[in-house]
Amino acid sequence: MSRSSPQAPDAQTDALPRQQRTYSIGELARMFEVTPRTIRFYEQEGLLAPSRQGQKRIYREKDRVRLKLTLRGKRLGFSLAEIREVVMMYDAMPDGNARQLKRLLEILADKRANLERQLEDIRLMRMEIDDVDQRAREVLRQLDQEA
Amino acid sequence: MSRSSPQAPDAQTDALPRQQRTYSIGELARMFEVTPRTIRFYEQEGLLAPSRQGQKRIYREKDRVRLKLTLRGKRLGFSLAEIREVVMMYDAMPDGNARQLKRLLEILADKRANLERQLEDIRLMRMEIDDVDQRAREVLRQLDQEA
DNA sequence: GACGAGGTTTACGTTAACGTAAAGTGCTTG
DNA sequence: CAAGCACTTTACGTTAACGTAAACCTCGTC
Repeated sequence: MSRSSPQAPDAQTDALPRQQRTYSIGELARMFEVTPRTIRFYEQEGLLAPSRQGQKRIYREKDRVRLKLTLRGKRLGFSLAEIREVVMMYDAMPDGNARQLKRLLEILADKRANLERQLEDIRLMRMEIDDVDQRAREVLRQLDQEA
Repeated sequence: MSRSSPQAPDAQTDALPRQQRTYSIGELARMFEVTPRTIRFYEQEGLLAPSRQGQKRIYREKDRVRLKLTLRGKRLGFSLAEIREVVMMYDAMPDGNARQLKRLLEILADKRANLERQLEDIRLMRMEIDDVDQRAREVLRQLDQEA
């Protein structure tokens, strides 16, 4: 709806190279189908750190990516604390202290193991679902024939 | 420790065919590394329905399987409510009402879609982890060389 | 017969991850 | 300039999934 007038003199157009675009909290919220409250909460939990322009939060590409990663992590059942652990260490990497780096590698190995287990869980659950599905269809067919 | 005396006159031995074995709440808890409280909670939430012998809960093979499925679901980030939804409908299947069965098929399709998305999420997250891992190792190598 | 290892119920506490409501700021639009 | 958005902060509320504590039974055993 805000896109009604042609040649709007807005600062942002979709034509801008991604790296320079900025987003409002509402835009991000709609993009990812979460509420602004959720985004502010993630900031409070140290997962996002948007800059400000007066009072308003300004999100850049980097923030958008972080949010995306965070939500992906959530879908996989990770806690915000776990996600933060990786994200923050990733940021601390460049000036990396060796001990920190090794710790990061440990964490990553951990997450990877976790993912592998999830893959196996998915495989098994898929089989079970297929099985139940099969049975349900058969029962349905019988009901149809009786009728 | 309760396995100390040979030829214990217990009702249960590991030699029994699985289908006839029964388990105490403590046994199950240890098997799956959860607390008895968790198992009681799942019962209260309608996910388990052990029989009783006096006051004590007696778990059979079926209950064990259910617990296993429940915990697997949890690892994949499903809520107990979602898990119950499937488990209960599965039980209601035999005397299945056609509408219920169709509903079950819907739910199953839903879960399956969910799993597929998770697979994709895992794939992506794996790549990112590998990437971060790579970078971390490189930084470490540089640090080693400088020293 | 005291006691320790398991089990039981009841009930209140806790944590994570937001939801929701209230009250204020700042722009631009009829 | 009033009205309406989109944003802000503050703060209390809510839900899921258990944890924890107290107080009680019931065995086999020392």
